[in-house]
Amino acid sequence: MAELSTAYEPAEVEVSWYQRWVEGGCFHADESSDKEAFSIVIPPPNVTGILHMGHVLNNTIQDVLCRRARQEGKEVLWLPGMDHAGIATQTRVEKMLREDGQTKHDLGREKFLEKVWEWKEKHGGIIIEQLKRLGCSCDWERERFTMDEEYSAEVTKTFVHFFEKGNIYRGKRMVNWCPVSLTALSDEEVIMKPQNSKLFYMRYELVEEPGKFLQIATTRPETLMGDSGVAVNPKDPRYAHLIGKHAKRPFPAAEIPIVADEHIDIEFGTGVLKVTPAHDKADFEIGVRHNLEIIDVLHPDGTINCPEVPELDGMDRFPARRKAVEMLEEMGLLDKVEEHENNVGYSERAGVPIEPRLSMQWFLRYPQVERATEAVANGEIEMRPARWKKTYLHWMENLQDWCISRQLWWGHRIPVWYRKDKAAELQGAESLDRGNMERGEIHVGSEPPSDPENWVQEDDVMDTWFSSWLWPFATMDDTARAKFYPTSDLATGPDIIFFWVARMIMAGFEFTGEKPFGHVYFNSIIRDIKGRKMSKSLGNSPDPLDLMAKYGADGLRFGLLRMAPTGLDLRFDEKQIEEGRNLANKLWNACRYRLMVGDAGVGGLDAANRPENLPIYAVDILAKLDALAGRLDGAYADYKFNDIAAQLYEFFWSNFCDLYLEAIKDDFKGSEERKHATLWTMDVVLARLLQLFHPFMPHVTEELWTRLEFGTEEFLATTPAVKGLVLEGLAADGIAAAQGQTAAVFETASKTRNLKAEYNLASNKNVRLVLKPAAEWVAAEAETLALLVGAEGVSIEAEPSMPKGTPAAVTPMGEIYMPLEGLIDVEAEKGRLDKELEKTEKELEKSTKKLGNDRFIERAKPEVVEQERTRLAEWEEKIARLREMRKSL
RNA sequence: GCGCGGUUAGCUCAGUGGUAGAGCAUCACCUUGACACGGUGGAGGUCACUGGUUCAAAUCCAGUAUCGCGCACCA
Repeated sequence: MAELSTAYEPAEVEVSWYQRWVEGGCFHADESSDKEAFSIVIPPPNVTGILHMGHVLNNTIQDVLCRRARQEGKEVLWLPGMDHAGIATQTRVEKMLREDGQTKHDLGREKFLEKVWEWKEKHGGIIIEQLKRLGCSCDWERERFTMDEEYSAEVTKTFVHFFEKGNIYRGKRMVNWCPVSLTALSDEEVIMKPQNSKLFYMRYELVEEPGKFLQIATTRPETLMGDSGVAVNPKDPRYAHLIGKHAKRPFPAAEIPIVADEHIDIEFGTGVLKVTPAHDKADFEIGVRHNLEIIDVLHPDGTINCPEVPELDGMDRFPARRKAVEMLEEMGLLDKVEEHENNVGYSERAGVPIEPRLSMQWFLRYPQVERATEAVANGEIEMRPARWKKTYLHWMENLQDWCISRQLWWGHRIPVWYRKDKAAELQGAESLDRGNMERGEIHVGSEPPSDPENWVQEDDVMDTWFSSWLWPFATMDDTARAKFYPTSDLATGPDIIFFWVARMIMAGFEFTGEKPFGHVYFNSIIRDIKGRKMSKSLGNSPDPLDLMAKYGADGLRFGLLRMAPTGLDLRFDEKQIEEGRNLANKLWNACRYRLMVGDAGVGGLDAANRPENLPIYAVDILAKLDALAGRLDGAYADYKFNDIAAQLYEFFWSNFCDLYLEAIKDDFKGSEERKHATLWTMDVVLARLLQLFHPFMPHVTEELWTRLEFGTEEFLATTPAVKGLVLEGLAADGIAAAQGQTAAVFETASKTRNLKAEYNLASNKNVRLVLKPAAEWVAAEAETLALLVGAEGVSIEAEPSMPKGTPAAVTPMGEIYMPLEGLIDVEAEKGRLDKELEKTEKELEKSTKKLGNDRFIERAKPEVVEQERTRLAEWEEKIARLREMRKSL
């Protein structure tokens, strides 16, 4: 018999099993298999990323699904990989260069990209190793990267495809500009944040009415050099007379027209807007409507570009704001300043306010919008929790063209070449589309032009999401696709429903004619205990590796899933993880106990050799196990991971450990037959339980599976789940009777322990008990009862004669008396019985009232009425006995 | 402004019409031959509020309050 240590130490066990699984090929997906396919593609983490709690939750869910599918005999592909993360990676490498006093321009594009690849090989993909530590059962032979050669070819092809179809065009538009990353961003990459700003009320003098002023409120005085007009609402009587006249812009001094535009909110500020078409989306549109000049007063990096105002020229936009205010004040044009909360768009990556900026960008008109909308609307693609469907549909109805170009070097370069002789003209052209290609002015193709010396390639690269939206199929070759596409499930966070999920659906239909996945499961967003989002800057994000070191990967996985509500935010508390570790330890010790009481291998997954005579406790636990398996099937079908975890926990901890294991401890002193039946039962329950726990806690279950010799040579990870009930063929009324008796014994034990506690007897103090049996069968279970409550023995007496004041209780097995020498306290016992009586009478009153209501008898379901009658009878019986006991005092 | 979600024990959360639950925390007792990462027994809830439907409401409906999220947006 192998000795097991008293406490489970996960660290070594986990790492070593992971290695054995990989070496054993447990996670390898075989496309030539006849088995039904199950596939998931990982939401590719950033190559710069490190594992955080969100990853842990998301990937544990995927691992559970994959491991469960393997147990169900499916051919499972979990395809892993990483995303090249354009902005994040380029920023990282640029920072490294800066530390050496260099910029990317010193190196040039090609050399810089070499550096990025170098960085990637050396430092990239830490997260992959971390996923392995977590136990993720990915097929690592198929790891993909969005910048791989084959993958990149797919991305380029996609661009060419859409350009030729006319979905892609280039144009000068207002886009979200990140002054730190120096690139355009898509609308989805901008996060609106409420800001405590200031609203400055300033005065512009009227040209036509010298000495009279127009008061204007603004939050951005630093852009007033770009004002090319002043706008009021045409319905605003205060300003009607000014429309068509002019105002004096303070610096650089200019006369700008006053126009009327419906967009102006009469209520806001003074009802007058300074129009800065180059630096605000709404202003741009007003400018277009009224033919106002577009004056760009910002450099791409957010510094002021206005040589005419040297005080401000070259300053950063925020100091410039303060300076501009000072200047206005000095000129006597600032009336007042108000505190004002407004929403400011921030760059998701760089964390700074974006600037609306007019620039030349590439756009995509989304394809397959109708098909992609319909597929989710009609349930062809199912989203869970279902409410995300609405969010998705709402977004699909309001699609704006996707700005797919980024002014970066790291990424898939746009496969467009301009004719050298016309390059300058073409690059500056207001719009560019397939017409230019047809006229031979540009070359758009997967391959460069055959005479490259005559062409100049477009500098921009594509948005990283423009590569990840192909992920479900671009990661697979034709054979893999034939077997594993469409993928079965997608598990991801709701925060990327637009970035990724919606776009994948559109791309899937466009390129494969099929949906990319059948179900989308949106996991919770993890917050800290105060409900704040986890972030590096707040320092409220625990390092999952630390947690795994402390509690084991299994503990982390289980603890997180047990408390992860389906689709609500999850407030993370390390206590939950501790609970996971405790569970692993409890599993370990239950198995340790099994090995202490008998040699391994008496029973296992196969329940065919079931002993003839099973003790009632065996019947009870096996019946509960059979029921559990059925309930878990249902919970898996609904993706209720927290429910699955809670049910496993409850069955194992409460039913198996607290009740069953405590009730069978004397079996090993008894007959060989009884001993064998109990060892067999323990093995059957443990084998099945380890299998059921395995998707959640793969390492400890695999270790125990081996220790208990359940698998001869095979891994638990690849052992198919058993189907069928352990108690198959056993008479239902026999099972029910055994369960009834077992429940009665446990309840009696609980009542009796309570009696002991009320008399301040230590739980390990053996007392003497007398039982007046309520049924014939109870005599046979008296010894077990004694074991459970800590008693020297339980004597069965039909008419016990007890000294007055002997502590007693009414239980399902009968009346229990606890004779205590020299400790009789009649008053105490009276008080105790009175309390019990009072409680029971309250219950009786409730039942009586219910059953006295004719409408209840008439309208309630018959079984409910019947149940209530049974209850009433039970209360009455109990009260009668309690009263009798009370009287005898 | 539009949409979605939450409000149940001190905390984190289960609970879709029929006797209010779990874990943690707390109190008391217990190192009993699996486990103190443990055991036993307690205490702790007018299920946010108001009204309605129903024999019966934490659960269904309407409204209110409050917290949060998403979209749009205020210069």
